[in-house]
This record gives sequence, C-alpha cells and structure tokens, in this order.
Amino acid sequence: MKILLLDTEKFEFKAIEPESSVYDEFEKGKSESFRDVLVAFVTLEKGDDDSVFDNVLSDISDYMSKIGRKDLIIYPYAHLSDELLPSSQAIKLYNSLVDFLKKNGINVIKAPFGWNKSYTVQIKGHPLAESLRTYKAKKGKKVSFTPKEKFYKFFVIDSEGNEYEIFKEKLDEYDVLNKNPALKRFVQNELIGKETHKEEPAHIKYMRKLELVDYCPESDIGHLKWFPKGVVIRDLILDYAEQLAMEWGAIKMQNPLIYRTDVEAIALLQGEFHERDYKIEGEDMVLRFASDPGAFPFVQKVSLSYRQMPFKVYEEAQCFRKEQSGEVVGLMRVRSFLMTDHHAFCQNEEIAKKEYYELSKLFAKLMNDIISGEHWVLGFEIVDEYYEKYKDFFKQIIKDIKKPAFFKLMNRMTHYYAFKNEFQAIFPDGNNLQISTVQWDVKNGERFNLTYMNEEGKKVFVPIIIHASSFGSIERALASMLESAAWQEKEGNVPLLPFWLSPEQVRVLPVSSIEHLEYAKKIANEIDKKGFRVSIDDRDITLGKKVAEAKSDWVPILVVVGAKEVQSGRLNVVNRIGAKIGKEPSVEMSIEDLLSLLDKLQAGMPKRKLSLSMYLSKRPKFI
RNA sequence: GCCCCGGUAGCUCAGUCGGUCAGAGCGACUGCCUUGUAAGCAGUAGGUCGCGGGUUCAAAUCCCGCCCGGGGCUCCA
Repeated sequence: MKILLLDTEKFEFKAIEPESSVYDEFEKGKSESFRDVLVAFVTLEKGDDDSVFDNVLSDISDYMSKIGRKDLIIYPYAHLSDELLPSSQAIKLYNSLVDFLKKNGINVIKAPFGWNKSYTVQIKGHPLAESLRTYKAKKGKKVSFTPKEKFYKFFVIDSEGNEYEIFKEKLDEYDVLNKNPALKRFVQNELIGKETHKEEPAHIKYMRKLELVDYCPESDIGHLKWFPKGVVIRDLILDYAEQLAMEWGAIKMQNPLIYRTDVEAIALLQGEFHERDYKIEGEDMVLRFASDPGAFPFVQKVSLSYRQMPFKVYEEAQCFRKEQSGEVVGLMRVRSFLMTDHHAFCQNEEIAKKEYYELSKLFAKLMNDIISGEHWVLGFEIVDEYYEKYKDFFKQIIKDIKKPAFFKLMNRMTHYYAFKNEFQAIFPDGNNLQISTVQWDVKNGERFNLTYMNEEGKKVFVPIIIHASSFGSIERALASMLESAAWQEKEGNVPLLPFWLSPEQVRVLPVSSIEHLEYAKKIANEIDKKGFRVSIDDRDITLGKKVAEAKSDWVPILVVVGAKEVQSGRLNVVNRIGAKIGKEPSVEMSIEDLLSLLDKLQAGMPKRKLSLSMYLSKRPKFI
C-alpha cells in the first residue's frame, strides 16, 4: 500500500462518471471542496490486506498532530504503483480502511472509489507538506475489521404460513420452536451461538472405524485420504447426483482446477469469496475456490438463445479453500472438497421461480431419504425487499416441504444473491451443518457478461441465475449420514448407512469356514451377479465373532449358512435395517426371496462394485 | 490465526513430582479347536514414547521451538 500525503490549502474534486466495474455509490457530477485538510492519495497493491491498518493509523495520526490538521481526505488513487490490487478486492479494503480510521477517531472524508474524477490541489509551502509512505502486509498476522450484524430481523414461518418474529432474548417462549427442537437448536446456534461440547463429532470416530476416510498428515490440513469403502460411497453419491442433474435437464461440464487472478472475472469472484485462496507461489494463479470461476467463463462463451433457456449446467467441482487451521474439523470443514454444483441461467422470474421451487423440493427429499433422516431444518437469508416481493412463494415452498423455516433478513445485498436457502443438518451434539442450498442471483448475469438472444433478436443479460448444490459437498454429505447413524444409535436403533450406500450390503457367514464355505460361495455369487456388494466371512473364527464384526462394520443384511441351510437349501437372513440394537430379527427364506428383498431395499438406486476381495480373509486392515 | 488439552506398537490406551517404564487389550502372524447369531485357547513378532533442540550422571517423564489431532474463540462464500 502506498500513501501520498499532501497538506493542502485547498482541495477540490469532482466525480465525472464510474470507470471501473466496481465503484462506490456517488452522485454523478457532484463536486466537493475543502480548506486546510490533509489529503491521502491511497494506492492498494497486490498482496495488501488489513494487517497494515495499524501502521497506517499511527503514522497518519502522528503526522496530523505534527502539522495540526483535523480532517483527512482519503482519495483512492491508482497511479502510485503498477502492481494494483484487483478493483473488486480494492474497493472492500479501501472501505474497511476508511471505517477503521473513523472508528479510531480520525475525521475521515472519503472520495468515491471507481470513479473518473477531476481534482485541483493547492499545497502548503512547508517542508512536511508532501510525503510518500509505503506499507507492506504482515505475513500470518491478519486482523479482521469486517463489520458484523448484517441481519436485522429474524422470524419463523410454519407450514400453515404463519409468521413468528423471533427475539433471541426469549427463545424459550415460542411454541413453534418448542414443537420443533431441531429448528430451535438451529435458531439458537444462529442467534446466540453454539453450545460448547467437549467431545469430538461422532462422524470423525465413524469415518475411521468403518475405514472410509482418514486424515492425511503428509498433505496439508483438511485434505483427506479415502479408503476403498469410502471411495465406493463417494462414487455412488456422484452417480446419483449426476443422475438427478440429468433428469433436471443439465448439461455436465468439467472445468480446470487452477485459475488466473489477473483475469477480471476471477478477481471479482475472489473478492466475493473471502480471500481464503490457495495461491500458487510465483504465479498469479489460485486453486479453484468455488464452482463459479469455472462455470461463469464457461457459460459466457456459450451462444445461447431464448430457445435453449433456461440453460442448466452441472459440475463436480473440486474446490480448495485455505480455511484457518483452527476451523478445520473432520469432514465438516475441510480445505479440499468436492461439490455437486448446479446452475440454471433463467430468462425471467417465472422460470427462475419454477427452478428454485423444484430444486428446493428435490433437496428436501434428499435430506429426508439419504442425508439426514428427519434431523434437518430449513433456513433462509433474504434481502428485505425480496422478502416482500416473494413472501407467498416462500410460504408455498415451506408448505410443500412440510417443515417450518427460519428467516434472516438483511437490509442490503451483501453477496451476489438476493436470497438463498440452506438445508442444515442437525447433529446429535447440537451442531448444525449446511448441506444443500439454492440461491437466487440477480447480479452476476450482468457482472460477468452472461447473455442470450431474446425473441426480438436482442442480446440481453441473463437476469437471474439459480445457484444450487444437491449434496453440498461429498464430504459434508458423508459427515451428515454418519451423524444421522449416530442419531439412530442414540435412539436405540441399529446405526447404518442407507442401504444403497453401504460399502458391504450383504455378508454371508458360514458357520464353519471349512464345511460350509462352498455353499456360502454359491449364495454370494448369486447375490454378486445381481450387482449387490456382498462379502463372505471365510475366516477361521467362531460364528459369534463373525456376527459381532459384521454388526460393528454396519453391514445391513447378514446371511448365516450352516449344516441346516446346506441341508434345506434355504437361508437364515438377518435384516438389521430399522431394527432395535440387540433385537435384529432373523428370518428363514429362499435365495429368491432374499434377492427380491435386496431389490426392494435398493429401490433403483445406483450400484457399484467395491474394490475389495469378496473374501474377508483377503482384505487387509487399513486402520 | 489465537487460547486450552492431547500425541506411547497397525488400533484403543496405561505408565510422567526424572532412575527395572518399554506395558496391556484388540489387530497381525503361528499352532490347537471346526465352531449356530456381539468377541474360543495358547504362543510369536511389532515401538526413534509426534519431530528437533536444551537441562541432567540419567528424559516417554522437565524446558524451548515446530508438526499433527480435539475443544473453545474468530470464521463459515
């Protein structure tokens, strides 16, 4: 950061017109004039951040007291450096510098950022009247000055459409919350803060115990390694997410992992995404921090006409965010994650509403059926004018999803969306985690020059973009499924993953690993032929132990074969799904019955092989 | 990034006012047993006590720095 300080007799500027893609609100043609003020021409350079604010403050206040000035004009000035901070970031930093100086008692007048301005200056004739200062960002010592309190009103809407304004001082007094403990928990977490819990989240224990995923100390914090059983879950979720996206009408695309920060569109998005980037040393490049840096430039180059609208895209977007080390936790908060990401580029409000509604309905179903069971809630963040406009639309969604929802109102647009919803999983320890989301974006069509040809042959900006993610990230979806199993366990039920996602769906247990192995193989092969993941516990241990391990491995269906079964040609099947712990029923049935039971449980969901031997004796221990 | 707690065998952990403190269970391996619904029996092999420095005659144990994990802040597009 460079600051040219001028002690002036007289200073005047006039705002001609905006010249940058981002600029401060200011009246066109307005001019302002001052006498006896200190003017600071400020240039923000690459790498600048708020860590320099303290030094700037002490320098400037020293200087002002030396020369006896009371007023400071901060004037954005791009001409002291050839290594500028991209304007999208600069405008934010510039404004937080102004706020910071004001907060610390300096009387600051701000000239607007991003405008072409004319100015006249008359400098005082003393030796201290002109001075250039340079500030370098301190490494690793970021101080945050972001203003809080972006929401000013909170309320709940129930499925009958009744609104209840919520005040954090009396959370216990609302029937609508007392009837919905999960929602109450969420509201409490949002308004008051999370209850402190000392134990680690259940999913961290399970992800390792089930040999799905583990930390990888050889990599950076928050990058995980996946074992075969984790990989098969991940691939199945992706299969299903893709299937849903295709049914929804999206094209599937794939964009790169690395982006240039000197491209205006990328720099603009970086500003939106909080500067948690993985930078590439010595290059103006970052690892992909969100889906948008790939999706917007992709769509910008597509020739679209109204005939192809709404245009829908789907992508498995690997994203990298260098979250603070203390924030990274299990599968909930990681530095590298895979999002199942949807965008719908909509030509009008009616279409956008339809897409928003459909995706919201779909995601509610995913939360119920796969990700969280009943343990989730719906939240909205909305700019108030949009709430007034779409109130009935929101009520319709809530009615059809059959869940009350929590609303947070903002009085201005702080991000690219006018409103968004969040499908929040609630964990047994009281924590909540955002999974799916659907967002209504009214800004980026124009900002990123995303256009289509309308019926009149005119090229127009896409007015509304729906951003959505079905499973949020694969990591979070898995975390939520494991926590959902923890809920089951807490309630005395057998903890299991959804049947179609269980890495082992069926385990065949020969009573004697020698005498009954052939029969077990025959049964397992029949099951395998139908595409179910089946294993045989061929180890030389007691049946009791085989059963114990199968249960602790969360295998939903156990098939016991011994002398009786070999004799009768029938099977002894334990269906653990939905059973109480310790009371899993065992039923005698034919192989045909079993196969049709498996079909019923699979319910048409995707199938995949597990990359491990069918024989437990052939599988290594991973953890 | 900050504060608190932790890191001992593949896993779970015991052992720490400095001196038989290199330990257990599980797992792995070998042998016996041939098993009927949550863990048969016996034996063997596994460890730079997270890493690096320091103090001391002597360090898993005390001190400093770092790495990794958990909790709490801050943060959460």
